[in-house]
Amino acid sequence: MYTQKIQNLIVSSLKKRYPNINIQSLSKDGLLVQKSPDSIDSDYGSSVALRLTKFVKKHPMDIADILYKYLNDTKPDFIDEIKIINPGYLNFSINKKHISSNIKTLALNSGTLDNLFNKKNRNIQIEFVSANPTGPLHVGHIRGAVYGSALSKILNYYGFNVKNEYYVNDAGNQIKEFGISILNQMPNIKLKNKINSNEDSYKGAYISDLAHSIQNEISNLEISEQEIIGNVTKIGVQKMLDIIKKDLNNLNVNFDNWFHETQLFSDKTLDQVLKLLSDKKLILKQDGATWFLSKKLGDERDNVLIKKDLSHTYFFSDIANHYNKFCIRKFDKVINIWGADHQGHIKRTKLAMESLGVKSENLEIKISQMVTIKKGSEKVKISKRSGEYVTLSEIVTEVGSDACRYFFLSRTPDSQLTFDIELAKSQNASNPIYYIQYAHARLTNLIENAKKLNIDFNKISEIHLESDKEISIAKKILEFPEVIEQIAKELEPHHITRYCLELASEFHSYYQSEKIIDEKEIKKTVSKILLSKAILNTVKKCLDLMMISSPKNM
RNA sequence: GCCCGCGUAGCUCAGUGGAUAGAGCAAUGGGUUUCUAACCCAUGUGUCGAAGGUUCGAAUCCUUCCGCGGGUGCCA
Repeated sequence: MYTQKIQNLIVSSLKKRYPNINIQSLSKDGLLVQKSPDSIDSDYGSSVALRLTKFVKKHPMDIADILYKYLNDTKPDFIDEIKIINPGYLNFSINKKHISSNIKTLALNSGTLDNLFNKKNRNIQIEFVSANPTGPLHVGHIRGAVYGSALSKILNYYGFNVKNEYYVNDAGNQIKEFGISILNQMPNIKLKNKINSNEDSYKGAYISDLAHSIQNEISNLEISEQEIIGNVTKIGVQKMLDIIKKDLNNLNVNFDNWFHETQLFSDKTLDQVLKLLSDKKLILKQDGATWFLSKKLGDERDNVLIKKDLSHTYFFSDIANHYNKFCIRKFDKVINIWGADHQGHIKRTKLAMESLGVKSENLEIKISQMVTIKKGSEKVKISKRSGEYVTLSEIVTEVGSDACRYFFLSRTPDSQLTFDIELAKSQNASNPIYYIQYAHARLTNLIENAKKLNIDFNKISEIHLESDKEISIAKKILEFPEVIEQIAKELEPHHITRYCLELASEFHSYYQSEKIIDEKEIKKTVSKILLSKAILNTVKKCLDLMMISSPKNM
């Protein structure tokens, strides 16, 4: 919470002394304050004087000296001391009483953490997972599922109005192939023209399971072959989606809406989009196909929307899907989380949306990189069609939702990761999540034990944090809003895993080094319990945001 | 070939202009008649893939190169 406050101080003194200097030109994101490294004897530092040397032809120490006078004159009470350090840093120490009083509020007013951020009055949709309903989710989908659900939760906490969506590709070739694959495993259904199952057909045990369970729901008589194929496919997709939903549920992932691609056909969104693009002279019929002229807009090549056989490409549906999000359902912002195999689609999708009048910055497409699977030293290939792959539910059952979520959440989505199944199974006791949960359980117990002292916390006027460890934990707790803010801005929730681990670590160390409940030292005990409560509330909030359970006993 | 991402400790990874580059795991040694030992304390390791450049300052930005993965379909 202090970073922003100090930032404001610096900005206002800059405006007074150097009114002509643009803050943005001093730092990319405009931020001029950062936490001091551990080795430095202060809490926050600013390199603003060093940065100013570009514009003010003076020694940075002299500039720091000038700014110091401005800052010191208006020094608010949360700052104890401002120091100038070589080669020109301005360093700030935070007042301990101010920290203590914040901790007290956090400990006693349970709503404090729930009301840290203002409502933003902005509707955001996050679309993630969106795997084709032609097979169960595999281990790679865990990443997108965890990333999307945690990000959604955090953005919502930050004050946005967020909706989660799963886009169901229930049209097109893959679905057709899926339906036929099921039909081919239904010996009771005899079709006049035997359908040739080709290399692209789906295999795997789940196909025959589906065939078996659908068999009874299909009547072979009275209806045409086309209808049989249609019905089997439809039921197959529905059953597959039920399985997918259940699997995601076990990972604590839920969606507000399941949007079906077929809706874009039935409500004529596709036609509408085609007309709009056509009006902009971005459509061309050539070689029997209908093209979107994306090259005109800066793409490497044009792209087909309607194929020679009159079927639609995925890209066409995708434009319509996004048109629906922005122009029909009126979301202010849409965040898509796509697998790395879709990164080639980003540019053309954005170009298409821009040509339909959507501002580029309102469509955020985040890529979650590949997960490669290892079983010990053996590499595992993922192939949905061959049916040879490790499923999401297999991993979640083996490793547990909590450990799974923490593991996948703790990496940035930008970098590929290797998931060793053997290691995940064997290592789950050393997964840092248990360390954090243990801190939560210890804290809960501690607070429970403290009730025996019958302290009336309403009568406490102020608390006194004394030891270095106490102050350090308190500062850590007060960093929480900044962590959330960073995640909301960068859309990268992995920062919370580290933060929470660090907080838990400081607590474990504190717990070991000092006795917290001491009946002979009630005054000190009160402060320590309040600090513990503040830690507990913060750890609990982190776990909730990660959608990981908070056990009271371990 | 071109486009996107990645390359940081033995392993898995944070850090993306700022101060002496950090965690977890693994390793070694110690710790509780005391609020939960799934804990704590101590000990080490780095050509930040390579080279050049920009800068007061580079793991971070730029250029080139090397390595790994993905994309480059009238597939999804």
